[in-house]
Amino acid sequence: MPQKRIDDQPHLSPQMVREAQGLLHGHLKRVGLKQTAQRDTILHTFIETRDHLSIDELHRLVQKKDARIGYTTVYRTLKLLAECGLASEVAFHDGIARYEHQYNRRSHHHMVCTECGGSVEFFSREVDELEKQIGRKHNYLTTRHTFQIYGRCEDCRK
Amino acid sequence: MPQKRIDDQPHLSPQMVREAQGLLHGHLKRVGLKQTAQRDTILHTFIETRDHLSIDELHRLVQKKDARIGYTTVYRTLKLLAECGLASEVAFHDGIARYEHQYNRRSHHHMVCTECGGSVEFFSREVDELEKQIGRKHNYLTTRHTFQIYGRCEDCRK
DNA sequence: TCCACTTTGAAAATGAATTTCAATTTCAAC
DNA sequence: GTTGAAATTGAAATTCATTTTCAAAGTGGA
Repeated sequence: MPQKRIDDQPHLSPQMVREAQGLLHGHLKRVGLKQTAQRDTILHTFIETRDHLSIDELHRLVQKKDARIGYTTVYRTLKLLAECGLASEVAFHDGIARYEHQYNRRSHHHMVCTECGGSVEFFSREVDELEKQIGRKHNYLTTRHTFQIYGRCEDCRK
Repeated sequence: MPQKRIDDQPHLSPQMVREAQGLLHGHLKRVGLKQTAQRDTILHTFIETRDHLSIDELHRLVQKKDARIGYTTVYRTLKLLAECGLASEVAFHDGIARYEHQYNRRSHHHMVCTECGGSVEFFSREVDELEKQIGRKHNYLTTRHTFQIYGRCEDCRK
């Protein structure tokens, strides 16, 4: 089920799309991989979307543009996008891995409705600072954190 | 791999164990289920342990006490323990569900080493308050949250 | 003791994630 | 532009933790 989302950045301009594509192409070159039409199609489909997409959902969207692109390629390309920082996995804890694009996005967290699966994004500097602070305290070199709130949204409580 | 852990409560006294067992038995009665030796063995094994156990790990420990207890029963009993608040799932994001016991425990969070799988617990009142605050703001009735920090521990960086 | 209902656990099923492999495509070198 | 080594593709197979099935055994109230 596609996820609702409140976002600080409603629109991606054409040059931002181009820039993202440049980032992917640079990454491919760097690690000795090749540009392909499939990878470009998947990237475009992905960054055009503001939702938290599962592999399967992204695959469906991609197929509208090119029906011959398979699930496996979407799966592998999503890993590539994560590698070059264009995507990141969000664990909504419903047994399905979801990805969101990360290009030019503020650090944010999610509150998820356990009934309808909808989600709200929120921003909290405190949480970001807590990561560093706790890391220092226990001598960890921290790389990332996850913070999710679960509950029931207004509509589902009616 | 069993997880290292820093804890605010190093020891569970015999009467606390009995109390936990009473909690389980009460829950069973309430929902019309039966007491069994297997369930008691699993509960005891679980609360004696201070680690974040996967089903498989707990199953191994349980088998030392009674080799005839199967994986399925451990799996189902763990769900029961979660239902009556004695256990809760912690998602360390490594593809395996882990459980920790929740009886008489302070609210806490985890920092996980992505290399050795070890973890450190920490306490943060701010995070707990943030849950309520964000919930109010977006009209969610919040029930819980997850907060995990990922990084590399001191030993693994050497 | 009886008996309806629950539990048990081995095995099968599920389902998302990942890998395999033969056919196809890319791209750097010529 | 041609070539060919290396990468890519995608359908199918595999993996693996989790969950369900089902027949046999156990539980506990009457």
